[in-house]
Amino acid sequence: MSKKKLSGHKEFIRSRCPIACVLDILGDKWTLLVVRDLLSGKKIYGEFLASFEKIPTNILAERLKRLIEHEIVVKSPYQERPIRYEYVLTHKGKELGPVLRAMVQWGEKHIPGSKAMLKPTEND
Amino acid sequence: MSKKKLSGHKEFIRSRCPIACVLDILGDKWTLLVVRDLLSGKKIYGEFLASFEKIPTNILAERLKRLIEHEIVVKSPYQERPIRYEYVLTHKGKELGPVLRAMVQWGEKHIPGSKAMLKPTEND
DNA sequence: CATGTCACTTGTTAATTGCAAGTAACAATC
DNA sequence: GATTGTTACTTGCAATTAACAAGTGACATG
Repeated sequence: MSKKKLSGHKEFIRSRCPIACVLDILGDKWTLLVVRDLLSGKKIYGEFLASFEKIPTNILAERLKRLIEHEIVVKSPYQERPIRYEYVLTHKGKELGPVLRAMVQWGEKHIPGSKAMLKPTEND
Repeated sequence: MSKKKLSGHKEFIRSRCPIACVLDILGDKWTLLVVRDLLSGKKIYGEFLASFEKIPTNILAERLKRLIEHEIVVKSPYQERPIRYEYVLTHKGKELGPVLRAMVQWGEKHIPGSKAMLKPTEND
């Protein structure tokens, strides 16, 4: 019964450069990790929390909300009593695959201790 | 004559996932915009400051320092008296091109008002 | 020698993050 | 049916980070 802010957390646009626009949505340490998990098939709140990097729960909730606002993710109930929701990528969200894959390639090549876990290819 | 912290601002590693590793270096709203400018041929402090998004000067200085620490950028003097430095991408840095290009593609396709400015291809 | 420019640094305030704890809705166990 | 547990969050608060303004040092120009 209290909705502090229901939207419009970012109405100011830095520029029309697609990179700036993308960073306004995805440019932080956690959001793309959630997208990674979604791409790898994780669907449920607890699954995201359980990932190795241990995302704080409030940040997970906020990021999911943002991804939903931007139509990268949809939330839908997969059971009633007790009501439980699942999160899945939209088409738009799935198309972030190439961005993630480019990052994985760069990381594997240039960051010493890094080893991939993302499945090879999982397109639409 | 005071070096508050000379390095080691992030010795804790979240995970070995390349995406997490990349986000630990580049995961914020500004760093990849600096890389974008470097890829587009900008070299000098003032040029980065002058970009449309108007990065704050202290953040630019810190991000350049970080990119240098991670060997994505090198700083070298291009003139003496008055001494002036230029920043250029290393090979490692240039290889971020595909990541940026994937972002541009996604942004242009999925974010309404976004229009690209990054040059088509500029490989090594 | 006064003013200006470039490349930063410092200080102060505002916003965001991270951690811990709490809550609502049930389910299962005692 | 009271207690404990699970899931999916929300809330509070300290700590980190970002944003804006102003300052600094090394010169160059007039």
